[in-house]
Amino acid sequence: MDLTRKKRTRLYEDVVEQIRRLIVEGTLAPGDQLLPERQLAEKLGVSRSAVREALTSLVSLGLLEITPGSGAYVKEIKIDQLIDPLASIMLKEINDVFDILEARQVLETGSARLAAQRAERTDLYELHEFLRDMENDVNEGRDTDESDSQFHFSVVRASHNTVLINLMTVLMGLMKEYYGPSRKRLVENRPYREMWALQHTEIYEAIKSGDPEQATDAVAKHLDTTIKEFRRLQGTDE
Amino acid sequence: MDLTRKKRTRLYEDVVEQIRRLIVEGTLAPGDQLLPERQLAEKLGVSRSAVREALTSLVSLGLLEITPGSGAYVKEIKIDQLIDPLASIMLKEINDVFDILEARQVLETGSARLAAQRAERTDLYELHEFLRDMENDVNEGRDTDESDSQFHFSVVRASHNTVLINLMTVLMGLMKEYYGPSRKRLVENRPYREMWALQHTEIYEAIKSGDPEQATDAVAKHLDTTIKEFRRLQGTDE
DNA sequence: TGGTCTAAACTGGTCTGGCCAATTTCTATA
DNA sequence: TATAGAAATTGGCCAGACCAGTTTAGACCA
Repeated sequence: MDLTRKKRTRLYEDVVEQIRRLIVEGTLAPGDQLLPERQLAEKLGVSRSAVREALTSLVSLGLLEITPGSGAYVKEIKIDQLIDPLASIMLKEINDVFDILEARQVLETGSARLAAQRAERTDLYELHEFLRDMENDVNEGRDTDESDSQFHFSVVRASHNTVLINLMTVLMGLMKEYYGPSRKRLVENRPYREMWALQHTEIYEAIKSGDPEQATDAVAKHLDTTIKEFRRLQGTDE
Repeated sequence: MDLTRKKRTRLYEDVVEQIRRLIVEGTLAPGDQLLPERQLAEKLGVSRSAVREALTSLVSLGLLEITPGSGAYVKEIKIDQLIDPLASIMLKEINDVFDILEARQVLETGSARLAAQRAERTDLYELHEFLRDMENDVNEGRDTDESDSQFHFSVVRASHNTVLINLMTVLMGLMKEYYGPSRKRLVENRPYREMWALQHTEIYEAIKSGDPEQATDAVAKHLDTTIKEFRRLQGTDE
């Protein structure tokens, strides 16, 4: 009848907590090396297996990075580490693949509008780089997957809004997880790849000319055709 | 000089990935029990310690829950659990409080546009409820914090896009974390609360009438005034 | 027959000790 | 002095064992 302690605390959790505190409090800075597992075990008075489980947990939490033969190092936390769990949560709720594309449309049109107002020389340069990358990919028959994502990401980055950038990171992770396969078939369709490259150019020009409305429309149009093409591909399945 | 494989894959990571896929793909539903560690080890042809590290990792990722003496169970996870870590990561990168509001503007205007096209009777009813809640709060001098958030959330829900809804959840968590204090002063300002209630009505009417453009504009205007008022309040600080 | 209590089986938690492979450090040699 | 090779260190993985709870099944009683 002891309601105070709901579940027995596991040993490795204590270890996790101790190390976590050191990191959060700054005693252990990113890049610092932890004591070797064997020494940690001795120092904390637990077995190496307990220490190992703790370290495994901390790696999963994104706080550590372990190099075999070398040691465990404190890691700099980035948003990417949260995307996997985030994706697995959202994926279960998503009924329709197009929800992701639609969300992208919302996010990217808004970002493009801001980008048109704020893009700096370096942003435009980056956009142009990825634009050229994609054209090259198309011309040489390569996969445009990477250059396409990069371009879209650049648009959002050009908005200079860190929150939007992070949300876009989430969406990108979601996309990879969700429709990697169907995407393949889409990008293999040559006419569409060419149309895409063209539409990317339109987006780029709109942002460069600083016209928010035009930029918004260009992105909306681009994703509209993407969604339509996805629908068509899906239609041929059934 | 082998650039293809940056780091050797650890055994337990494979196990993590296998189990994760089963969960994400739905083969393992929340509440399901996994095989005992010893059986898993045998089945996968690895040692029990490898399995244990994999399970430890999955627990840290929030996908499993383990009860000593009983077994490992697939956990039902909600997005809320990830908001805290997500917020702590994003907060470090956010330079400007207004990035959050701006992101909300992007997300909510897009959602409102969709809501105008898709809102069903139940959605409109819900919106109307929260509208009335807020009016009551204003009239009786109560805090409008809750009813305000609820209304905005309802707009996004009426878009019937689960991805947008989840992103909005993230933003809401971020808001709470970031500007709880300044927000208080804002909602204490009576004239603004009244204007807000009025603008909410406009949003509601626009969605009800099924006019996407009008809905978009109404939300944009509403958040514009919010942002301006925030700026004004911040200006008085310094 | 139906319910209860107990003992065995099972399950996760932890430990010990060992071997391997990669990395780092040290050392002897050119 | 520079470098190649040996030795020590470190994490990855394994086998087997014991403990402390939980679950299960069977014996026993009403």
